[in-house]
Amino acid sequence: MKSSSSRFNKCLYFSTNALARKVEKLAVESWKKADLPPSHGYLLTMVLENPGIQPGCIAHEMQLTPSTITRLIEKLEEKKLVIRTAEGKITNVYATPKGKELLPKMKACMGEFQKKYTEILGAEESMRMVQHINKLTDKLG
Amino acid sequence: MKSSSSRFNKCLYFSTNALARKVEKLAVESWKKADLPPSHGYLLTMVLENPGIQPGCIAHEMQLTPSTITRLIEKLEEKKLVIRTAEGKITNVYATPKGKELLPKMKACMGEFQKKYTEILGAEESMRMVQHINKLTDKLG
DNA sequence: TATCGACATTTGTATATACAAATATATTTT
DNA sequence: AAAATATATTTGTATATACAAATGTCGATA
Repeated sequence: MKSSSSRFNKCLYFSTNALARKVEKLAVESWKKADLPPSHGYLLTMVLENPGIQPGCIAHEMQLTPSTITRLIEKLEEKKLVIRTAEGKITNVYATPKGKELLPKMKACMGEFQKKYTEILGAEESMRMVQHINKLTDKLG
Repeated sequence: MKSSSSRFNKCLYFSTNALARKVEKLAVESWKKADLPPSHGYLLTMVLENPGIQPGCIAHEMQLTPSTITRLIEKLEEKKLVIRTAEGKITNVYATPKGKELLPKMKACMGEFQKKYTEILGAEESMRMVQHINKLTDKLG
């Protein structure tokens, strides 16, 4: 009956990937109302709360590589939600007015996502799990 | 000090993705000796143990979508490690001799991967975690 | 038997992400 | 100041993966 009942379900590789995909799916759904994929939404939120933030800093905060951040920013720039200004070797990222307008909707998406997984997993359980997962991630650091 | 200490580290989206990426990295490293990415390796192993297995069945076992399986098989076919035979609507996948030769190396990679994460996380801890993660994944199903 | 629907697979296109190399600038060393 | 090194970002290319639509086939039913 369990969906994870495959011959691989004892392997951390499959377990973690399967969980991440499910969570990603839930997040994508929750972010539909802002018409943004989750990673774009979180990045834009961060830029809104830290005007002029640099890609390297975003990379650090989001635990992604700088190249990934460049790619995400490109997409947001195409949609006119952020702009980049380059001075020397550093780049600053700012939200456009159009990007700023999106903030309430994005907050709602974040809230909805959290609400959804809290409902499914339970508040206690999901918090504990997040902490536990973070601990593992750190150990693998 | 903790790498997960970003303003997002309480969010399941970031936690699960960060963990999955770390684990993926470890797996990729472990699979270097077979010169295969982990997903290719696990698929080939599965084909070796189930000659003629169909893509749909592989998708189910690996908890991936059929289209993803098609893509993986294509790559393995390019490397002459598997072949597909189509009869009517069903497709059978078989390992080539070259693919068969790889089995011992792949077993070693799987073992190495497991050993690595067991060393880092502890045997008890990692088993418990895998089970716990599977439970969450099922709930999100 | 002609059609319609169910099933299996593939294709087009998209997101998410990384590594290594390239680029460009800033800082330190000699 | 010239050269070497360090820092920040971007680009080229690759893996991992999905959804929706297309394709092709099998079976049931009108």
